[in-house]
Amino acid sequence: MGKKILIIDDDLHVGNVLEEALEKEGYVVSRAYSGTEALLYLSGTKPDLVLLDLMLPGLSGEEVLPRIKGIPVIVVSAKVDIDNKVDLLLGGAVDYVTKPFQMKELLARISVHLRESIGADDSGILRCGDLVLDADRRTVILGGNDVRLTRTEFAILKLLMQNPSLVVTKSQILDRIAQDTPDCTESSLKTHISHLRAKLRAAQGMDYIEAVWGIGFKMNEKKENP
Amino acid sequence: MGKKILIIDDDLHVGNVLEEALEKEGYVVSRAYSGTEALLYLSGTKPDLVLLDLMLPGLSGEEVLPRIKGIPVIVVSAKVDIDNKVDLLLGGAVDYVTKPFQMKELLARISVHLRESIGADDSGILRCGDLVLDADRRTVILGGNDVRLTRTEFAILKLLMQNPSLVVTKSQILDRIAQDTPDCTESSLKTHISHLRAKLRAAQGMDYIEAVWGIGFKMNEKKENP
DNA sequence: AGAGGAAAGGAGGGGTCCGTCATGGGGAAA
DNA sequence: TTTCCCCATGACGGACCCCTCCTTTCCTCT
Repeated sequence: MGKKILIIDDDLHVGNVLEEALEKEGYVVSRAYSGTEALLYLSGTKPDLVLLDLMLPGLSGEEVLPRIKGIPVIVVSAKVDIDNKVDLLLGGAVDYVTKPFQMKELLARISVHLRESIGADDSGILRCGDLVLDADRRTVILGGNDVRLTRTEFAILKLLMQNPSLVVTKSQILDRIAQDTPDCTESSLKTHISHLRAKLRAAQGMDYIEAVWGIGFKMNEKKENP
Repeated sequence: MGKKILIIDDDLHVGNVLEEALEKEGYVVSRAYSGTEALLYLSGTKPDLVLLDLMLPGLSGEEVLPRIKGIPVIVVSAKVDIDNKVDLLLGGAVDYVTKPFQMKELLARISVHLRESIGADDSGILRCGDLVLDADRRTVILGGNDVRLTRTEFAILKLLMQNPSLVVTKSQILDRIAQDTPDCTESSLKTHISHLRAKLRAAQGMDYIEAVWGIGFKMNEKKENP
């Protein structure tokens, strides 16, 4: 599924043009027309990227910006006198584009920052208790024994371990492993999780993967017992 | 000093009732009796919040609304057929109340939006006494023990904790959690609140959620006892 | 004080989601 | 071609969650 992008702009015309162009590129677009509405939306949903206009009713873009955490924000502004560019970047923006802008350029910047937010560190070793995953060697070791995983199982486990003790939604998992296995549906995901758990359980009794009802899954690093 | 509120309403009676109630709450109230007068006033003074009637002589409320920038506007209208609610919110209103309205509810909404315009920083972690909610990890910890909540319960608690010691109306809660549980009604909300309270009480004796008669609920952070 | 309305809490039904197994298809290696 | 591995699908039992209904308790206003 496409990446989710939130457009925060009170200008209907500009917003519509953006939305149309982005959806044409396969993105899933949401809209917010004021700073408060945006914060309300973000409190419930995490898009993959935010396009933020500075001229907003209510909370201004500058005020909204520092409250957006963990999501790349591209500022889209008509203000020509951007000598506060530094302030924007310090405030959390990853990039900025001035109106009027070339749609191609904006799309390019979007794809750059989306890739960043996904990949970031695509190498290295991930740990979670006794569980060690080596992304480069594509191996998983659990308490001395190494565990043999299929490609899909490995991708799922890696995604979970990249966000330790953080909930990963089912759609996020499906998005991520879509590169390897495009046809994976929500129901078949259950099977993969089941296999993955079985293999980890065979190497050690503990259950690392925890289900969050109606949301998704998360890694559980702490041992539970009296 | 009290926050400044501008009432834009040509109806003397309604305006007087509003003014009296607001001043009783400690707000500083100004009045405007037409759209043009309001814009004139706003060009010189910036109140913290605006109450706007839609039925105005001269410039209508809908016309005035988009010209008010940077100040939260609550629309107070007698129009029952608000299918243009969306238009209002798009036009810059942060909220709306239909006449006849409960003064309590209006006051609650006013305090919410005033608070919003000041700020309440939004990191993923919310605290209220010993109660800690992590929106990212989707966990709730109360005095060391972590509390296991359902999706709906979590959404409700999160919304309440985002507005600490402020009243959240039932309809606000329903609007907010509609994404997760669309069928939730006002009566079933009571059950969720009940379950939520039971779980919090099991982890610690204190009751964090307080009912506000006829309006909604609020978080209570101070311990009450002799 | 009494009536009406609102909130609290418990019980139960029904629907949704999860975990697991069995089955079949498809691709790669032997 | 045969074999093996991997993945998707469907079914099913069980767990979980949400809503409705009901009764009791509490608040507010007359």
